[in-house]
Amino acid sequence: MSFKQDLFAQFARVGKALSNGNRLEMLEFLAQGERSVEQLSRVAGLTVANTSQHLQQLRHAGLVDCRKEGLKVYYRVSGDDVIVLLDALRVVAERHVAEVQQLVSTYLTVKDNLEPIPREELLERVRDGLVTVLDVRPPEEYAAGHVPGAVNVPPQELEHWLDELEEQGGIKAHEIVAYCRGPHCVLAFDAVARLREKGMSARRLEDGFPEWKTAGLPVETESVE
Amino acid sequence: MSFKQDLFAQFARVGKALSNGNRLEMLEFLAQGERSVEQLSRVAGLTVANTSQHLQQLRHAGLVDCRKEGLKVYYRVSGDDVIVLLDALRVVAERHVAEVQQLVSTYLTVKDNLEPIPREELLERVRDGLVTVLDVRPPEEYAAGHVPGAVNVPPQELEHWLDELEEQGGIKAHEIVAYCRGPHCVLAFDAVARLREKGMSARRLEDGFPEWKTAGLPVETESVE
DNA sequence: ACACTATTCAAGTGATTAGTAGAATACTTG
DNA sequence: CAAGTATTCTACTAATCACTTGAATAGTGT
Repeated sequence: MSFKQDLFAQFARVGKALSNGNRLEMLEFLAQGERSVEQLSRVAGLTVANTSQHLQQLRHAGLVDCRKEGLKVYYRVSGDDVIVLLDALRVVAERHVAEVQQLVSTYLTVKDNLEPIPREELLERVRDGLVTVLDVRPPEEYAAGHVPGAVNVPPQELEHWLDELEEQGGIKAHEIVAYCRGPHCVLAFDAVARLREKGMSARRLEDGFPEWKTAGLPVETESVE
Repeated sequence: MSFKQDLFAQFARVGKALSNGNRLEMLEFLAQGERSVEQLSRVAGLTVANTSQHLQQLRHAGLVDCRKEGLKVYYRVSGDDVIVLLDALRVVAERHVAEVQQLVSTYLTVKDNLEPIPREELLERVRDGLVTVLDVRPPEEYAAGHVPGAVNVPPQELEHWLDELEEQGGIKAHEIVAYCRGPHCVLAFDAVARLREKGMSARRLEDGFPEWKTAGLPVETESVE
């Protein structure tokens, strides 16, 4: 029964694409929107040539598509089912791989206090003007799409933003919700930890922006440059 | 940021476990219930030692658990999230990998005529006694759990079963629904094709038994030996 | 304690993979 | 058309993987 073997070999091709940490990192980055090869190489910390080769493997596995515009080639995930797959992978890894659990818990010493806020709940509160939403991703990602009303404060600008806030008398009574790329992007954790140090009421949004977008919730775009 | 790298490396470990056709075949088999190493090696067509090593990789990735009983070691998937992951993998592979599409369509020349019947619809018709349900998996899998009221007719016994049926006057007016291991197990396809050749009204159940079970639908068990 | 069975472990081989470096391609701009 | 840029292609190396073989472990029945 060679049919069966062939079939599993095709599935394995997709699995193989998921078998490398750098590729997974790229995929999570691509889950947020399309990126050029050069952007991806910078995020993953790889040479451009190497990045290109990884991207071609992802393309071969059908996980990403690309589009050429002028000099640049923009890659993007080929469908929402890829995000579903990434989430399923994450769920299994979290639930079963002991090391992940340990890593997460050692990084987040006060994990329980950092309970994330559900997406729908945040949306309501934003509508009612009860929270300040913080997008801690880099400006270009923010520009490509963000939670409506969110303020873009990348990590390196957080201290500056806090100073400004304090000058203006502070908003300590106000709740702050931070989010970043996804459930395992540490930026939002860091920001929440810092805000709490300052005595502010801060929480993290469950998951991150790609999941927000996939859930069909409203997205605000702002063209940069 | 070594944390990020470590994290993706952990995810990649799960991806790596999914990067081999033989392991995927084993996982799909395990999705139906627990199996001994020897059973698995037979299904995958591998040596016992090789099978054992693959199983250890799956265990390391947290995809399967095992339980020792007497001489034998029984493996099983470590949770329903693994089945969700396998389905997500299948969806992506189907939607994007051109070769899979082609394989499926060349194997099923009359694909459109073989539209599967949804699970809930089958359940209703079974209750009303309108259909005969055929479980074309091997007896041991049938014994471990099957759709209520299903008749176990492994492929090699299909002809015999058809002969008997004809002797008894046939049930040509009756509809027959066949199912097997999953959406890509060919057994049910083969059976349906054969039944149709005989002029019978036959359809395939959507997906297979593991998905039926995961959907929370009733399961009938029968102890063998 | 003995043979017997199911599984795992350990060492070795050939194939595949991730990464590097430099050339080749394709498109834009002057 | 020439110079410049973003990406891909083509070797090449070191590491990893799938698989085989034979030995080791653990449990069963005599």
